[in-house]
Amino acid sequence: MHVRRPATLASLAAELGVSRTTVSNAYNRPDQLSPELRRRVLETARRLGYPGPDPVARSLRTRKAGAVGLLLTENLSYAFRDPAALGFLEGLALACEGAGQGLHLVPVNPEREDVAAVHRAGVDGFVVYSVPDDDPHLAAVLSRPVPTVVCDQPRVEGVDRVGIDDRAAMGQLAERLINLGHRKIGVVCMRLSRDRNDGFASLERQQGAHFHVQRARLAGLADAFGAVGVDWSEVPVVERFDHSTANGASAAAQLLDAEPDLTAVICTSDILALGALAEAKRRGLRVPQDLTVTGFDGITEAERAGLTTIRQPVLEKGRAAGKLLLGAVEHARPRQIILATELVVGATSAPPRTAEERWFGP
Amino acid sequence: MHVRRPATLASLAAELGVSRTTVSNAYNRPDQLSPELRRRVLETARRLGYPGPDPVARSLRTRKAGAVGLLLTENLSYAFRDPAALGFLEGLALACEGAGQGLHLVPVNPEREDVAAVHRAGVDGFVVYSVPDDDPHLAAVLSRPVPTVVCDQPRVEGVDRVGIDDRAAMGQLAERLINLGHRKIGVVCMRLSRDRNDGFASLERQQGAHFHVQRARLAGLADAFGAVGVDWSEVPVVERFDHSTANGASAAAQLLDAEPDLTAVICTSDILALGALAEAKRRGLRVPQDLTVTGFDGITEAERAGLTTIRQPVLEKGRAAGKLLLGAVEHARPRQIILATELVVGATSAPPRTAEERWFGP
DNA sequence: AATTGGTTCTGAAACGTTACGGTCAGGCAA
DNA sequence: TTGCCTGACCGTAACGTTTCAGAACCAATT
Repeated sequence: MHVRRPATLASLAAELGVSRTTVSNAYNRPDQLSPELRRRVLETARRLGYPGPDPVARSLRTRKAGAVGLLLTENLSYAFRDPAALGFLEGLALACEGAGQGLHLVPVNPEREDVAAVHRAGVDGFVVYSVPDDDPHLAAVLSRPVPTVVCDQPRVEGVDRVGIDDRAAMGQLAERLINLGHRKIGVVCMRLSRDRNDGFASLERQQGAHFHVQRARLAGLADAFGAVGVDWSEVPVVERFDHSTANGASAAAQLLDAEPDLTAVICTSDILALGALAEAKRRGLRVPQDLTVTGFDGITEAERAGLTTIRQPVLEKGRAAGKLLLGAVEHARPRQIILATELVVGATSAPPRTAEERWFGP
Repeated sequence: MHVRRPATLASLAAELGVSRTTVSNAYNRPDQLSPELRRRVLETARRLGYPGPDPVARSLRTRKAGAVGLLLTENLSYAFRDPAALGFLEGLALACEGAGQGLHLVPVNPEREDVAAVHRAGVDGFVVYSVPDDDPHLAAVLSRPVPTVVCDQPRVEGVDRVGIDDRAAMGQLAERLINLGHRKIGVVCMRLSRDRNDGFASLERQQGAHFHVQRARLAGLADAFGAVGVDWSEVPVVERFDHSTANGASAAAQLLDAEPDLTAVICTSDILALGALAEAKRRGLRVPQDLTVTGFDGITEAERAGLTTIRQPVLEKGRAAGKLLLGAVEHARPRQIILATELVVGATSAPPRTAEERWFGP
């Protein structure tokens, strides 16, 4: 028994005594050949076990892969657990689905700096979501001659971008707390750079942060509190590498241990804030009477908890990125879409207690 | 100014006066040429703006796409919201990442029966997750000459498979309720087939269900309750097309409206069960004193709610599917991996109240 | 001087498809 | 008859890469 080589367009054509073009047309342009011949072609295909035109060969010829690459860099458990990332993913997937494009998740080994996967991905474009500015994968993506959209990233010369105004949004939240009377605040933020630092983040580290979003949110706080005379360099900022409520709790604990007289803990994400709430509860601190806690993102769980936060349209962000990439948006290039955010005042913020109240109760 | 055609391996080779092979080697087999020449190649590449070997052409030649296709059929918002699907996705993504393979989400428009996307996907294999037996996309996948793994699907001749024993697991849960004394039960299940039916599901519809998992779970219940003399055809089963807590609540409501003397509502998923719990609360029914509610899956939210349920290793399922596809599992083909489940007895199940208790209180 | 072995590089042949510009026969109107 | 159109099909040339068997060269060994 001989090893049957898999059938190809050419072998089918040979078998039928027609040209390759005709067989190709049978699949791609039914109007270009007689129904009778087409029927014969398809039947012979079935008989020979020809599975239809090879997608890769077609892609090579047509210069279209039919898929969008998504670069996440982050640990995947992060992407699939973090509600904000998930919302983005869903929005992007919806946009792709609507355009009949696949979504190709680029495998990134967070340990090794192996950029090969980026070069190996047969895609028509890339979406890069929230990777550090100095990520070599980002550089690899930019080196490829396909359109790219970055999201929750700083501007890159000549590259389309989707995002929110993190700095202004956080500034708005800060202003709210300032108007309530808060001056002694502590901050919990997500990882600032690729190297792990679970603990206080120096001013230098904050400003040199490689994660644009975190840097911008901290800057927004510095803007607002600086404007009312709070020396930002005195404001304790605790950083956590892994994004989880448990880490939010431990960071809040670290903050409160170091400075027990804080009146507010501002977190750069809702997940962290939910952890901070848990920690406050554990310590018997009433929220908001004894401690104000705020978040960022506006995820469902936060809403349920009544968290004061900034709501951002995560799904819309994903969808916008997809539309931008797939050309559904007409505009001069490079294009930029900055989506609106909204301050959600929940039940976790209130004026700080006066010193008197502190000692003698409300 | 002439339109510069993008540089290729060949044009680079010509520019340098070397063979294409050498340029190829510069990228893929650095040890096959002198460091000096390699340096020159890479530098010239930079100068000419050559972005490195084209992934599609490489795939054509090597017959490797470096990606795994994932067929979900379902509305994507489902996949990204349902915790069980998400766990599967994460496990699969982890397996792919570990093997340096991309994960290609095949775009499926649930409205149209457009199978083209399956044929257009340049992938080395497919994972098919929980699609109806008669889904044309599944047929399209099977027609392609690449390895395939189905998950939460019925056996397909000659195709690898990953899953759990839904029938036995549900039977185990049912037995538990039976031992507690429950005989008057109602069931809430997910969509049984591709056509929408929000309401009671006839016996015929149950048995003809195109979603294997749902069919198996109902069969498990029928097994166990039939064995103790409960006439399954009398057991009300309410079906909901969209998988959400809201639908779980409305289905439970429909059930309780029709048969107020039910002592237990068995749901085929935790999401539905959480909805049923909410509905019970809304009606002032105490759980478990007045009503037993059970779920299936063992998602985090269920655990938090103390739900009695079946825990299944969703992440492991995804990982197993990936490993099977990527050849990390040695075994005769077709292979099958049936993962273990665990009955989790929570606080939502208890013996039914006797008729006396019903009238006079506990 | 001949042999061996290694490194470095090359030429040609795939990989399987689609785009493009045809040809060719037949029908139809002037 | 001529000219023109249309439907049906075809031949060739890419698309950009990797693979494989070897050639050319040089140094070291016999």
